Amino acid sequence: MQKVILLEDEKSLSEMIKMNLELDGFQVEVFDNGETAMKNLSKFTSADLVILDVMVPKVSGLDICKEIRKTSKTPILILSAKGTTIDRITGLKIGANDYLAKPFDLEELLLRIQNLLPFEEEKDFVIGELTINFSTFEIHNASNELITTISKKEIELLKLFKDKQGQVVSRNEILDKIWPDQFPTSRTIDNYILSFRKLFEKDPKNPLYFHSIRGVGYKFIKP
Amino acid sequence: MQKVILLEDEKSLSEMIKMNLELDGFQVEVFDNGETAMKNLSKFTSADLVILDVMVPKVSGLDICKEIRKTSKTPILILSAKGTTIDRITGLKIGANDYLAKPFDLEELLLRIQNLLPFEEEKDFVIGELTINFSTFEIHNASNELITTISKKEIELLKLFKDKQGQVVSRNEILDKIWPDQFPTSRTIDNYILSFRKLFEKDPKNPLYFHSIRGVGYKFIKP
DNA sequence: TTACCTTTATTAATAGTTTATAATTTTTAA
DNA sequence: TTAAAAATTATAAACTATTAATAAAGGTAA
Repeated sequence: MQKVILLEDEKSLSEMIKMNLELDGFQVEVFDNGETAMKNLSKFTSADLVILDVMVPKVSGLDICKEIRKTSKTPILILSAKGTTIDRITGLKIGANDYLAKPFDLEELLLRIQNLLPFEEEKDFVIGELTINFSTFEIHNASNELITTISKKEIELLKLFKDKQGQVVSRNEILDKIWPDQFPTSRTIDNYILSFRKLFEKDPKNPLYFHSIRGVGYKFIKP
Repeated sequence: MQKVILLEDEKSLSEMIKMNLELDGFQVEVFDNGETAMKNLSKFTSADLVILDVMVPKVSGLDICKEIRKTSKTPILILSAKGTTIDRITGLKIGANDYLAKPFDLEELLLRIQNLLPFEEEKDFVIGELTINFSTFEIHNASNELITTISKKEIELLKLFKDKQGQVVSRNEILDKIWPDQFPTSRTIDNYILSFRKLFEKDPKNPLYFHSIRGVGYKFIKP
């Protein structure tokens, strides 16, 4: 599920946005001031989309935007009552991907959000001889025989690796995305990798698909 | 080079945009009416970015937009004098990625264009025959074969040398930047240089890339 | 219960650092 | 000017610390 983080202090507005995004199948988390936002920066940097109101208490949305951009490319949409050109440009300059002036039309917001989100395809995921079906939780071989089923957490992790194919995914990013509210040890990740390698790798000691990048995380590739 | 196609009938405006984009390193082609645009649709669908004015002679920019979207996901920015919400939504609904109302600030247009363009990845670092990919931790040769992988600290050091290309980097600076919290001996640096020379230099005894500046530090150059 | 998830404990791997010695360059002093 | 001494860098081997792989045990919710 794609995750949206919203920074907005007007409760009526934030709740309306949250509700509508949830109806569209997003997971939404709201922060209502810049200070707690700053404290939870990792949630912002690992989100699939960030929506920032400029005028929020304590720390400005623009400052949050700058902070996010130091480490993350996640799409950022800025909301503001200040709809003048100067502000739009400020927002875009510090790394926002879009800017919408208040008051705005909800439909326009939702459309702009759709544009900012990375494409989500729900095709089956093929690793070597095996095909993972994300909706049935089943794994089949080339002859379409059922090999095994797979658990929820395994699916989530495999989806993450699918989305980030060819890229290194840090352990922190994995923990943030797969366990947003829990904080299991890094060994937990190892164990999932272990089972993936047992399942997908011909020679688990010399993995072709699931590579570990020491000190950073893992990288999934199709060789 | 990235290619931008512009549909705009006001010559003064199209020339200004063209000039500015060319200054930013884009290749720009302008069409001034919807009919010739429709005839050259493949140029639009294969561009890196399309900018469409809604009100152009013969065929509307919105119709062109719809046509492009039938076969291509190329980013589309719509320009229009009709800046009302209804029109914005129409534009976004038929598949445009962004909408800018006329009159607009040139700087804002250029920033929005930057946002729409597919991310230009952090460029690889090429040393002689070898290419270092900082995000995958891999080193490939000219035929794109994987030669070796590289560690976190090695990446950091190579990045430093890349940033300071042609300049002498003192041992103190290296220690400060790469080991902000630790204080290893200066011999540690030598060892990294040693491995870099083994990897990148044809004749490690007579280095072309990694030069030591006695009493100061090292200098990386591309000869 | 059973399947799933997480922790714990142990072992293995390797990245990173130090140490020791050799080679080179610079400085000193006769 | 030149030989010896001092300083710095090159190199490889040895060592240490960190991280990952693995399996088994423990916990938890359906």
